[in-house]
Amino acid sequence: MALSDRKKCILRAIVETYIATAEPVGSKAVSQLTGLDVSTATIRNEMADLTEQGYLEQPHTSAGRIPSAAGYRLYVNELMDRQQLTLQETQRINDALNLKMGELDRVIDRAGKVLSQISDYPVFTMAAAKERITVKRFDLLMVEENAFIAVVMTDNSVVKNKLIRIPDGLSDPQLQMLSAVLNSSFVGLSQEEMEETLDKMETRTAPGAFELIAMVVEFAMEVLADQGQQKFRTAGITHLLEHPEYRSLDKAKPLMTYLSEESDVPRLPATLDTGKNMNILIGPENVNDALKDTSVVMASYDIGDNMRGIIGVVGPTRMDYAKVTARLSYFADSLTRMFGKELPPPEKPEE
Amino acid sequence: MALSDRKKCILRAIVETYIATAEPVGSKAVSQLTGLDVSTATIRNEMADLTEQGYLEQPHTSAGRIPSAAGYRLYVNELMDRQQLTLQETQRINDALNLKMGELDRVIDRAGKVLSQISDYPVFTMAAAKERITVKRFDLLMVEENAFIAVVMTDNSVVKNKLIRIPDGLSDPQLQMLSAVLNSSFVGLSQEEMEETLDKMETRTAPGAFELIAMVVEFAMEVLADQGQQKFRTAGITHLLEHPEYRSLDKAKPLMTYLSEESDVPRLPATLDTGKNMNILIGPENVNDALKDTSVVMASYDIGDNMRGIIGVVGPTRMDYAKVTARLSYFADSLTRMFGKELPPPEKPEE
DNA sequence: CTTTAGCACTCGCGGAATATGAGTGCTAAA
DNA sequence: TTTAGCACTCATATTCCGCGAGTGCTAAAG
Repeated sequence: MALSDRKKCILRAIVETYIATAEPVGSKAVSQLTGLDVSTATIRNEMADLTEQGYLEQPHTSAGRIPSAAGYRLYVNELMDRQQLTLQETQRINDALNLKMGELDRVIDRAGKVLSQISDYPVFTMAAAKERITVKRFDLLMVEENAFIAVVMTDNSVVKNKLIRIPDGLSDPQLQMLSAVLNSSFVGLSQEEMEETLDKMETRTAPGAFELIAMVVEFAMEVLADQGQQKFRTAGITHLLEHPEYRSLDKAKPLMTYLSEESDVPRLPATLDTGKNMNILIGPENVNDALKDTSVVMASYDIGDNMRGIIGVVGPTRMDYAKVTARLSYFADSLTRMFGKELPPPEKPEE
Repeated sequence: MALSDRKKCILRAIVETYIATAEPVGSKAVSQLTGLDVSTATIRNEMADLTEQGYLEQPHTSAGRIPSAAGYRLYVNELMDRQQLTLQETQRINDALNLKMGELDRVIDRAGKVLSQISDYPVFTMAAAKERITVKRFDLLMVEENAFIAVVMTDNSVVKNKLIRIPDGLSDPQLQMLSAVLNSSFVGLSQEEMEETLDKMETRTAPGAFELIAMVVEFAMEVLADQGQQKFRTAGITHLLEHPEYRSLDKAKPLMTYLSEESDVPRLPATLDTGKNMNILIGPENVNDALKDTSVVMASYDIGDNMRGIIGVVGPTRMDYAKVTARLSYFADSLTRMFGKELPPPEKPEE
């Protein structure tokens, strides 16, 4: 079922001009674009073949052809050639990622925003722990007599804190004590294990002390829960409106709503090929109904050792795959590099 | 220029049915809705008067009337009656605000989302410090030989931390020393003052120690900058698409883009009447071009003593002001109460 | 067997023409 | 001051028609 070179050439021309124009491509246009030295009739024959084989579709009897999902698939797998980023673009990406305040969420957010801007499509991001996370250490800092700060550091190097108010005062030694208990009993435990340990502890600890322990541990559990959760965020959803396929609101609304509901349920990438680190899902290949007519290009990257992030681009099936994949893979690489070591991405282009 | 009761009644009927239907209201409809015992001809006369006085407009000669900006203004000022929230709604709001993890940003985000859901309009939120913020105290926690956590607490009780890596090891006494310097020299300073102090310090401090100080102080300055900044966030922008005035993408796109660009420049509320805590801006009353055809209803609330938040609803001039104001004011009150004391909002309705 | 020219046919799209009807303003009578 | 009557306006929906891009088929040519 291998296609002749000529067929491939024709298919490629059709995909690319359809990506550019969003309008069905006719035999005449193909003949001009390919530079193939054959007449339009020949091309029509080939196109009829391609249609029969399922790579092309006709919207109606008398119009040009548009690529089918299979057509796009063949294109991205074999026909598409890798695009090169311009210097400005790499510069821009590097600048964007080179944020001062190294808060994870913020960097990811920013990354999404920039990718959306340079690709002209909406972008989503997710991040989640690969395995269970545990608390690495607790620190307690006295602030006033009736409040202290609990600092929790997890084994993926995230540090969170919370101001905890206490009705009765607390002496410094008491705080030391509390800290010792926490560090000896709750380090290295998962969220569930913490819950259990806390339960067991309740009966054989003085109520006053237990209450304090519980407050800190509950905070720690929230931190772990929060870290383990898939955080789904989007950027640039309005880019959708720039593409003719979403000019009618009936098409645009469901997708936009889907994307902008930053619900916490894990969503999109039920189907992420874990082997590859770049995935393309074309139209009907998406499981989710809201995405049936759209394509998703996504890449995963590592955040330190224990977390994995996903960043993806959403667009019509007629998406500029070459452009998007080039930008996306650069992004994913930069992010991995950035989170792997605390260094700015290397090979910063000169000038 | 006071309007007769009958005129007011007619105006009110027109505003409300136009809000409900989004279509020009004719004399016949008014006659039925008001229950006024006069003929349509009389109403036509009155409507002609109201048009002349600038409260109504005709899209074209032979169509019903729609309210002008002045008409809406009169309506919200005098004619509109306060709507009551249902028990479910108050419940929902309370639940939403009663979050565990008390991170400011997150609570505000959540609030925006819920308000958007119950009002069916996009919502924006902002928060900024009223006056200058300073650091209240520094804490440093050793993690390993080559890293420590800097904890910065500001005078508006925000606590942030950062993991700082250091090339050469650091002993515990050295850390104590560092902490002492920070707490004695940088507490109570604004961002600019910190910068100055740091500059002065550079010449008369050992380079190694200075570098460490600088790293922590820079982090503190970022925290202050971040706190002082207006953080503009939106939720539920897709609700716009539900309203017929934004059915054409030409209308919807600019506004949506405007709203979804969470740029950090202070934006919307250049015109916030500081006296009142609830503001309504109708169509052309908005300074910003992107908002010329939309109305903004916003309320401000206090976050602790030193910060002020703004939460607002954006919609077409034909917005359901009664509904929105009721929900918004409840929200603003709840938020103030919530941030004022560390208590859940009172008067939680029973079942 | 492949390619090409020729040709009739299909069908979506855009513009003009037309019909519709809600709503108005005016006038004259109550 | 209110009301009934009426001619008039004009945005919207509907229909109709012609255009033209593009197709598939056939038959001849390479």
